[in-house]
Amino acid sequence: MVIRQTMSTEDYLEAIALLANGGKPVTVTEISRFLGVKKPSVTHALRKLSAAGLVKHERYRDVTLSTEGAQMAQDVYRRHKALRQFLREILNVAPEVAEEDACRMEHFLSPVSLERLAKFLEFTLNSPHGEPEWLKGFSYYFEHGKRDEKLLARCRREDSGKG
Amino acid sequence: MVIRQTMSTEDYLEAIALLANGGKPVTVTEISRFLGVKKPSVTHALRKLSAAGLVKHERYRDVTLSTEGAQMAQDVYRRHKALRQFLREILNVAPEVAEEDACRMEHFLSPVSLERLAKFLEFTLNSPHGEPEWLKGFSYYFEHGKRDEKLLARCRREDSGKG
DNA sequence: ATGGAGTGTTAGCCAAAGCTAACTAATTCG
DNA sequence: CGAATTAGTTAGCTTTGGCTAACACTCCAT
Repeated sequence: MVIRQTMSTEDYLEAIALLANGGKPVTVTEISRFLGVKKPSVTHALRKLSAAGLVKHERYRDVTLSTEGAQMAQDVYRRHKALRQFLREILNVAPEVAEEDACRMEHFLSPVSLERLAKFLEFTLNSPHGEPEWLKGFSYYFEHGKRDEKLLARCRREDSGKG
Repeated sequence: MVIRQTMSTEDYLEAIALLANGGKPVTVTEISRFLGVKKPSVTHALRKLSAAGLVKHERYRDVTLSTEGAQMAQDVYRRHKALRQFLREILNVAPEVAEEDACRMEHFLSPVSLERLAKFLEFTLNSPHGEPEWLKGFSYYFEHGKRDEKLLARCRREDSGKG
């Protein structure tokens, strides 16, 4: 798949939001370090974001998000978190890989799908009796390449009980 | 989120593969129509793909995929299908939305995550007793905003039976 | 208060992927 | 067969987002 070497507006907003959460004022240098991009690229991006009203930035000064900018950043980050959590906690993908995939996919999840994914995670991970059986079943299936006989047996008992 | 107005190499490969499956020879015009891009853009892209050895194309002639090109196209399409199926059949997202989201995300799913997602779908959708209970439970949860009392009650019985 | 280190900006370049306009090749049909 | 239509290409421009080199501003430490 594709290695992205170009940042989008959303990446800048997300980065600024994350850095701002660190408490310290957000600087061009830090954004540059965070995104792995040179400082002129950041300045360039900030001009656009500023023109779009997403960011407040006076020359040589710190950067802050506008209300809309913060909103957008939060939306991106929500998608990021949902995707990462799905990859890690449902699919059991390694944390670093989950993070990378989430970073790249976060820009492309529609609001509808996000809503459903979030609900799905909520439903699954806040299950009232701890990790659901089926999720354990999936771990088994993934590791052994077949379904867990014990669980299957139990299902069969339930099926016959119902019929 | 982002509206992509620029196609990647992978989009062209996938399009060519899909059109080739239609049986008819693949032309610049068709690729152009399929991707919603002007013909010079296709010619341009084909030059690159051809240089990269992913596509066979002589001037004014039809287009075919090379072995590696076909391989890459298949990889993209596999990601596409897995994502679409997850969105549709697990999250119950509307088909058109699922298709669009899959189209945009397909380029960014790592091999590891794809493998796990595919297994997850296999595990869930080939369940030996039809649609799993938990998936029905999630539908209920999504529509009603709370868990299905009947299922919860049954779980409680099982819990006490185990303890 | 000022000079230098470090931070930020500007100017100007490159590459990718689009586009339109204008051209050339291929094909079809009278 | 040859002209007209369709298909494909080329040239050249635009935008976007990088980059480097060089310049400008800040601010701390002397």
